Amino acid sequence: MAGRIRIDLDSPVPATRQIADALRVELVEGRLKPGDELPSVRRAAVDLGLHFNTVADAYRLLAAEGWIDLKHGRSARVAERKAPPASRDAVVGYRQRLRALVSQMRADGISSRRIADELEALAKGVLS
Amino acid sequence: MAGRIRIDLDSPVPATRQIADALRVELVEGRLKPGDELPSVRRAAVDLGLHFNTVADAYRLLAAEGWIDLKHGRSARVAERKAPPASRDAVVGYRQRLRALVSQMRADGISSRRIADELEALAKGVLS
DNA sequence: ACAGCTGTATACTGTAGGCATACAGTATAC
DNA sequence: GTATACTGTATGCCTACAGTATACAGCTGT
Repeated sequence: MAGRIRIDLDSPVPATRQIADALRVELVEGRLKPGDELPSVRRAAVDLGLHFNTVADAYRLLAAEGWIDLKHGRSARVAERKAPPASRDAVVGYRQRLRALVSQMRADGISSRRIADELEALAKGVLS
Repeated sequence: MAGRIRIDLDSPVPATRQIADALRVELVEGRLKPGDELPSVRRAAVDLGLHFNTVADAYRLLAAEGWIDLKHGRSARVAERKAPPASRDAVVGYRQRLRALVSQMRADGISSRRIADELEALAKGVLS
C-alpha cells in the first residue's frame, strides 16, 4: 500500500479519516499515480488490523473527492483528477488549523527552532 | 474572549476541541497572559451559540493541560505554565498531521506557492 | 445572610464510528 | 458458458461520545 500506514486507535480522529489522510498524501505527492490499483479493502484491512468495511469507507471518501474510481467487482483504481479551483475562504480555515497545530506543538514543548525547521522543510517540499 | 472564535458545528472536529484549540492559540501566542480572567462559561457560551457545559468541557481540557486554573465559584484564570520537555517521538506524529493537512490543501486546489507562503509565514511567526 | 454570580455533576438524547454478516458485480480458468 | 474466487456494496447492530438540560455547590460582593 505504498508505504506502511500506522493507525492510532486511541486518536480522536477516526480510523477512516486516518486512512484517507494517509492515502491522500500518497496521491498528492504522486507516489500513487492514475491507473494504479489500490489493495483490496480486505487486504488493506488485515494489514492495518481493522475491519474491511472501515477501509471501504475510507475508499468511498476518497472516491467522493475524485481521487479514485470505484466499481463494484474490480479493484479500486487511482483516477485522473483535475484540481478544483481554490475557494478563496478555504485558505483562512486552513490557516486556523495550521496555527492550532503549531500551538499544540509548542504546548507540547517542541522548540520554536524545531517547529520552524519542520515548517520550512515542508514549504520546500511543496514547491519542488 | 480575545478575538472572535467561529465554531463550525458541521465540522467533524467537536466544538469542545475547536474552543480549546482556539484558546490554546491565544495562550501560546501570549495574548492571554497568566492571571488573566477568562469569560465565564455561560458568557462564552452565548457568544459562541453553544451550551455552557460545552465550554466548561473545553476549559477542563485546557486545565488538564495546565494552561488555566479552575476553582469552583470563581472565574477561570490563566495559570503560569512551564512547558513540559518534548517527547522525541511526538514530532513524527505532528509531522504526519502537517503533511496530511498540506496534502488536503493541495487537494482543495490551493496553489503550491500559496501553501509555501503560508508555511513560511508561520515559521517566521514562531521564531519571533 | 443574601443575591448573584461562578464552575460542577448527573442523566438523557442523538449521532457517528467500527464491526459482522449477507449481498452483488467482475474477472479468470476451465 | 459457467464455476469460482476474487472484488466492492448494503444493512443492521453495538458502543462511545458529543452536546444539552437541569439540579447542585462554591465564591464574592452587598
